[in-house]
Amino acid sequence: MDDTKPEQVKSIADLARIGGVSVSTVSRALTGKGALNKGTRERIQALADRHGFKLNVAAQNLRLGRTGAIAVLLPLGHERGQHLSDPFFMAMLGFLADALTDRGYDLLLSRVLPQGDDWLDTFIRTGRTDGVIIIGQSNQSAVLDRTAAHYAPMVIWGEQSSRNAHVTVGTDNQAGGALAAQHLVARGRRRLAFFGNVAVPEFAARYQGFVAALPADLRDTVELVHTHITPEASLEVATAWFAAGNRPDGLFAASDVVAMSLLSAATDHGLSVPGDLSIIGFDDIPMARLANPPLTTVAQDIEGGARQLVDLLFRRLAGEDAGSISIAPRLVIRESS
Amino acid sequence: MDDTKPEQVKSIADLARIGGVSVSTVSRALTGKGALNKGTRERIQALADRHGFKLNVAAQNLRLGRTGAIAVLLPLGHERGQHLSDPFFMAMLGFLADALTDRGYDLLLSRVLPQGDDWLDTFIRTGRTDGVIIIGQSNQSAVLDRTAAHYAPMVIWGEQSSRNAHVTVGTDNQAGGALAAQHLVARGRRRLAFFGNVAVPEFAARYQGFVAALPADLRDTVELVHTHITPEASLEVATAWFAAGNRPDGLFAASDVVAMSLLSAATDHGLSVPGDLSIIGFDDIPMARLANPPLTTVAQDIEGGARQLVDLLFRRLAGEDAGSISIAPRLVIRESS
DNA sequence: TTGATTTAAGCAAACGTTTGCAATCATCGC
DNA sequence: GCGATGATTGCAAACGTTTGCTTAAATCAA
Repeated sequence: MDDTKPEQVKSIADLARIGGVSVSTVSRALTGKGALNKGTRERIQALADRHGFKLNVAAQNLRLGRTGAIAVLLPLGHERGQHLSDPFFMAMLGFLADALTDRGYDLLLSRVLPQGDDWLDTFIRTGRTDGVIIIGQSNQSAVLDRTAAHYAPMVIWGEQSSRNAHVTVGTDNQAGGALAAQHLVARGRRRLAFFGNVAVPEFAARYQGFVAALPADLRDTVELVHTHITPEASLEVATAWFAAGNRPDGLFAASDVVAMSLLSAATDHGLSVPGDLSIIGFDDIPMARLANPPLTTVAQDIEGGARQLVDLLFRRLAGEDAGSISIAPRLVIRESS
Repeated sequence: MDDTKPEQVKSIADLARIGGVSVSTVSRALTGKGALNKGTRERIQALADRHGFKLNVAAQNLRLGRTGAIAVLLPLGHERGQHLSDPFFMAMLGFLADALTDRGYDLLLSRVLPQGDDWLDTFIRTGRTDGVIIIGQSNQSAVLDRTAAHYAPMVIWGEQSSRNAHVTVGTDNQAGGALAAQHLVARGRRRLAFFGNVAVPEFAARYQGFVAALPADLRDTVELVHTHITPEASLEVATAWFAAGNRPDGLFAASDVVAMSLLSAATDHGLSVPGDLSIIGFDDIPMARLANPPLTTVAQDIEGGARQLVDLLFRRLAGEDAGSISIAPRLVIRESS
C-alpha cells in the first residue's frame, strides 16, 4: 500500500508537524548540518522526498545572508541602440553558467545600457547578488574603477592595465595584435588596415599591439577604420570602405564577426581572399572555421577564461586579495591569410 | 556644507533610527505604497539616497512570497557533451533579458543536462524562480508535459503540437519547411536533402513541412542526413557526405549554422553555390548575411518571439489560462539559392 | 469647546529558514 | 542507585522586509 499523503507541504514547519519533530530537526536533517540521529535524519529525508518537498532557497539565503547568485553583466555602452548577438558572448556565457552551477550558484544575466555613472553601484546596492562578473569594459572603465574601490567581489573580462583599479581576466590583447602583425608581414603584406572601435579598451590594445609589432616603415601607413562590431554595422562600414576604392592587401579585424564582414565585402568587390588580400580575425568563435574561406584568427581561450573569472571571483569573495590574470592568445592559421 | 554621515546603513531599521521614524514608515516611503505624508516620504527618500541605501530585494521577495526572477533553461538533452554557442540562442537570450528587465524581473540562466525525468520538477520545487522559460524542447517533451500538468507558469520556445500538454511559443516550422521546399522547386532543384536532427521536434517539423510541400515525384528521393547543429559536428558530417560522392542540387539545413557548414563543405569539394547547388538555412541569425555567398534562409522573428514568450508567461502567472502561440516564418532570399 | 472625521505613523506579526543555547534522556562508571 | 557524561532534540531569536490594525494627532463643523 502506497501511503502517499496528498497534503501540501509548503514549509519546514508543515513537515515538522507531520513528522512529529521540531523545525530545527527538519532543518538539520535536510541540510545535513549539525548533529542528528542517523535514524531520524533518514526518516525525515524520506518524508521530504515522499512529499516532494525542497527547502526554499530564498528564505535559506536570506537567513544565511547571501543570495546564492552571481550577476553577469553585459554593458552595452559602446553599442548603444544595437543588440548584440556575438557568438563570443554566448560561448563565454555558457562556460560561466557551467562554472557557477558547479559551485552551487545561480547566474543572473543582465544587459545594461549604462546610464550616468551610478548604474553599477545602484545595481550592487540592491543586494541581488553576491558578486559581479562584467563582460567587457565597454567604455565604462571609470565607473568600474570607482566601484572597485569599495566593492571587492567583482571581476571584469577585459583588458588589463596598470591604470585599472579594477581586477580583470583577459587575453593579452597586445600580444594578440602582435601575432596578427607578424603573420601578415611574414605573408609579405604591406598595405594594412585595422577595423574596430578603439574606444573599447580591448580593441585599442589589439590595435596598439598590431601597430607596434610592424616594421617601422609600415607603422605610419596602417589605416585605422572605425566600426562597431555588430554584423550589420561592420558589413556596412566594410562595404563602403571597399566601394571608396581602398585596395589593401592585409586586414586585421577586432573580432571574427568583423572579419567575416570584411570577407563578405571583399568578395562582393571582386577581390579574392587570400589571393588579393589576407584577413585575420580575433576570438576564434566556433563559426570561424565555417567562413569561406575558413578564417585565420587570434584565438582566445574562452573556456579557460570563464573558469579563471569564476575562480578569481570566489577567491575574492573569500576575502583573498587576488589580482588580475592575463591569458596568452594563440594564432590559428586557416585559409583567409 | 555636505553633511554626509559615514555611518553604514544596512537595513530599513537603521534608517528608521537615524530618521527618527518607525520601520513601517521607511518601508512605505521607499516603496511608495500606502498612505504617507508627502513631506516625510521625501525626507526619508532623501535620507536613503544620502546614505546610498537600497531595499534588500531578497528580503522583500521573501516577504512578498515571490522571487522576482524568471528562469531561462537551455536543455541540452540532444547535444549531450557538446557546448552550444549558436547565435540564435544569444539573440533570444538578449531579447528575453530585455523583456524581463522591463517588467522588473531578473533572468536566471541555467544550462541543464537533463538527468532522468525529474530534473525539471526538482528545479521548480526549490522555489528559486517565479516562472520558467525553456528554450527548445530538446528531446524532453515528456518531461515538459508531466510538469505542465501541475505547474502553470512555464512556457516553452519550440514546436507546437496537439500532442503537447505544455504551452509553446514558436515559429510554424512546418510552414517554414514548406517555404524552403517551394523555393528550391521554383529554382528547378530536384536532388534534395535535409540536414538536421529529427529527434528534436522543431527540426522534425521543418523536415516534415519540407517533404510535404514537394511535388509527389520528389518526395521519396529527398535524403535525410542526421547531424547535430554545432559547427563542429555539422561541418564534419557535411564534409564526409560530400566526400562520399553525393552531388545534390538543393540542400535545406535545420539551422543557419548547419547551412554555413554545408556551404563551407560544398566549396571545399569544388562545388559552386548557387551555381551547382542551392542552400537554404533556418533562423536568419545576424551572421547569415555574412556567409559567402550570403545565405538564403527561413527567418524566425526572434525578437517578437521573445516578447511573446514573456507576455504569455506573465499572463499565466496572473492566473490566466493562456494558450500556445504560433509565429509565421518568412523566406529571406539572398544569394545561396 | 466638544465630538466626529480624516490623516499620519507606529506596533507587531508574518514570510521560511538557520543556529546558539537549553532541556531531555539514556547510558555509564563506580 | 547516583551523579556525570554525551547524544539528541526542541525553543526561540534572528535575517530584512511588508502590511493589517491600532493609536495618536490634526482638522473641522457646530
